[in-house]
Amino acid sequence: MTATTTGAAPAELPQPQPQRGRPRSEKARKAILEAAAELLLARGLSAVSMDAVAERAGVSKATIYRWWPSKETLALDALYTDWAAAQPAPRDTGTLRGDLLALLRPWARLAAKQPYARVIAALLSEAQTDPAFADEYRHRVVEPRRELAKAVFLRAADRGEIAGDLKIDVALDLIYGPLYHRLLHGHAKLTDRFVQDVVDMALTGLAPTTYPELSDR
Amino acid sequence: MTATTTGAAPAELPQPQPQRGRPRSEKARKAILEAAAELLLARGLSAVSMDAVAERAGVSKATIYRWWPSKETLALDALYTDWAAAQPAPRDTGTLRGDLLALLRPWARLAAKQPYARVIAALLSEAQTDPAFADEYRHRVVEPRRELAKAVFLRAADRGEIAGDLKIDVALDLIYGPLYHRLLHGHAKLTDRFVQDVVDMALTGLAPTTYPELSDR
Amino acid sequence: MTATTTGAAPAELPQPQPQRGRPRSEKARKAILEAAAELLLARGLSAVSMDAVAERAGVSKATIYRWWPSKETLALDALYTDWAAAQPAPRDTGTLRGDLLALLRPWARLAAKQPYARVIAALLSEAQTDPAFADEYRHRVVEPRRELAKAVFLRAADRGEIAGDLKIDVALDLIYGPLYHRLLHGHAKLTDRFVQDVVDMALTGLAPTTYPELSDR
Amino acid sequence: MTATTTGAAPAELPQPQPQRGRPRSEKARKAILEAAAELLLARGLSAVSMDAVAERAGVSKATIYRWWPSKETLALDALYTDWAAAQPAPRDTGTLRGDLLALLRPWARLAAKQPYARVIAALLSEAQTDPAFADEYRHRVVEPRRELAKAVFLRAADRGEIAGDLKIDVALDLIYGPLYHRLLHGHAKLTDRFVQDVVDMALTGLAPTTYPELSDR
DNA sequence: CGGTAATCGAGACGGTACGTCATGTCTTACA
DNA sequence: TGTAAGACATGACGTACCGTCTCGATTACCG
Repeated sequence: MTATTTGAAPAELPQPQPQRGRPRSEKARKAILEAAAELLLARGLSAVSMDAVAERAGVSKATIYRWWPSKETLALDALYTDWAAAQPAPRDTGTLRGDLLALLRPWARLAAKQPYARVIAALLSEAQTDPAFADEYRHRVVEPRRELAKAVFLRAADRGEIAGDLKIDVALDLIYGPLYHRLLHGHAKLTDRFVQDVVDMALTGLAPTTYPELSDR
Repeated sequence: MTATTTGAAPAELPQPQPQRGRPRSEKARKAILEAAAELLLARGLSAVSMDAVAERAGVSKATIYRWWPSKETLALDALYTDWAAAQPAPRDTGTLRGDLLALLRPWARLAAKQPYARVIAALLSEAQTDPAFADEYRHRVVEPRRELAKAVFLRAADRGEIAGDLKIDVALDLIYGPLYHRLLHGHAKLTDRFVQDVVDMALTGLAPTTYPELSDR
Repeated sequence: MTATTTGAAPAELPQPQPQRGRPRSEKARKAILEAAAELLLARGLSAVSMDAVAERAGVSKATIYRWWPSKETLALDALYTDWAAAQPAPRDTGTLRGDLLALLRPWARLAAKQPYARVIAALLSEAQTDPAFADEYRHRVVEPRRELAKAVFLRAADRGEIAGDLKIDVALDLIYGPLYHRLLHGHAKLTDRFVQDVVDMALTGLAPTTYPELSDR
Repeated sequence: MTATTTGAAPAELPQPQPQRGRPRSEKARKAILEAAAELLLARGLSAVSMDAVAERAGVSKATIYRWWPSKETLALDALYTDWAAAQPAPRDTGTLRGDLLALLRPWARLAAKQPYARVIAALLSEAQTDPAFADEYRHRVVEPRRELAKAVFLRAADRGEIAGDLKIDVALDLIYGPLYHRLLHGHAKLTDRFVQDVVDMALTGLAPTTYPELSDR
């Protein structure tokens, strides 16, 4: 297997290739991800230097570069492993409000654990400059999250809780946007109370009686 | 005037001091901010190296360090100068919806001009790690913007468009959050249409008829 | 081979180590020494900045620092290479006087070639402040030279030309001291004539008939 | 008095000039020399930065530069003040050997007080590169010392202790050279014993019986 | 079972930027 | 005119990473 875009575990697809040469060291892969994750959460993305990861993982720099094109990609892998393990599967609570809270509360609690904001901001920043990384970030982080929320809205539409022509793309941003906003700007805490306030305010509207006709749009 | 936190123009406050020593070179100050702004918008924050700014501005590195503690602070100054000049004063349109659109549309148009997203993301990222910079960023960028929007909501409350006990802090995040979300994540464009959709959806609610009692909360 | 005190050629001692990692670039080593020597002789030690050497040698500063702890050590290496190549092996002429002249004349001629005085003075100056460098300087420059002259005196003692209890350490200083004195102070030229005068005056004494008893001491 | 080569006290010559403008501050002059001397002896010439002297003396850099063209010249002034005060006037002991010991022993004792070797080496080094400074150094340090020793030799010639055609220039180097040699190279201590050995060896010769005819030259 | 080939560790390499420091010059206001 | 204060251009310092490279050693498969 030649160098690929990511350093994901090798067993993703059945590989009929002849598999020549020395096989990839699973031990090295794990040590690298672990070292990266530790540095990432402890001291932020800027501390994830290839030299530092290599030393901490007891691995040579060349080995890292063979499997990850940049430290950002590596950090993404390291983060994703952590994050995915910690997020519970969404539940169907029977109401849109319940579903949203079930989805967003665990997310917010996890995100508010200090180190994550730093990492997310750094990755977001990197994505602004490196289009390839941006694609990967969106594909691996943004889209899965949006798909979960989209499913929630589709269920709500089925139940008739929301209009069938509601622009779900906008609704997703209306829900997640405020959470990210607080997370990244830090002007106020990302509490359970805030999550509930956002959901309720988004569901009922800031001035529903003043602009009733807009909801027919 | 001794070194301060930022390299702002010297004439901010009345300074009765006898003004000893050679005065600060206004020419150098401008050249530095200009060079930084150019690099910033053309190639992102990572291109704003002190060496590069110094060379482009025809100035010594020591002069930059004398007035700006870090390249991020410098970038913030450079950005702010640009940004402030481009933003129009908010108008009172007579309705909450009109005021919000008048406020947000120009902001979104400016922000969507490609380079800004990159810069904002980078500054946000830096703010996660450097508390002093975070303070400054919030004080100079976040708070002024929030104050403008807050004034809009207070006018709306006076007019009776919104409930008097509306949590304005949350409402601000509900309005700005989605815009920043698109800006930074880049999963979709930050268009005028989107701004309007966000405003309307936030005003009327996603499911106002399903959860009417929540609005009395 | 890990970083050592000096950047000497790697093949000085038999090294049975398995030779891990990329081997040192002999090309870089030579280029660095050459660049340093050129700068040293052309413009003095103060012109041997690490930046200048790096640029002239087409080498990175880190590579220089990996092998030489300071520019003085580097200069010493560069000088030594030059110097050693130019000094002829001492001959046994059969008399103390002949041996001393054979030893000192070439040394004086080489030293009087302008640039060397400047370099020697600078190295001597550095040695006053940096004990580690002082050790190295004495070990690599001073001692070898003294050993040569010491051998000359021992041969003379064997022949019976000088007293067996002559303090050779003092005699060495009596011979070399005046030469260095002129070289460094520059109050007069370091000519062949002067070398001969010093040798003759040292051998016969300034006032041998006035203080004959002192020579029995 | 306009800027001159050195920062010597202003009262050297009668000054009939109308003495326009603010007179030179004697207080500043002394503070500068004192600060320079302290830094010089405590931490060597390299610690005598103009900034450091200015701060320690409570004086502006411009003032220093007005009166001393370089830190080396300043150091020379500072050193000379110290040194001259500490050196006793030479005595006439009645013999060449006694005169030389009376002259050299105090010199050697003073010089061996650690800091001086460092300073002398640094000044000597500077003199190799800067001809103007070299002139000044020779004029103020080397020549006075040589004149003293020359007087000793002339008295000895009057007494008939030494040959009338002795090359005094060479003799001076034969006497002082070894002392400087040990001082600067540090391969052995500059003790009273060594001074005496040098004087005796120089007077009687290393091998006077082997080369008697040379003394007639 | 020996050959082929990819991987691994170690670490040297040419670069770029960092943030600090000293030099020598300058510009201002005050004495 | 001299001075204190201090800003300025210049340029070197020594360090840290970057991403690439060159080794020798290891570990599979494949013929």
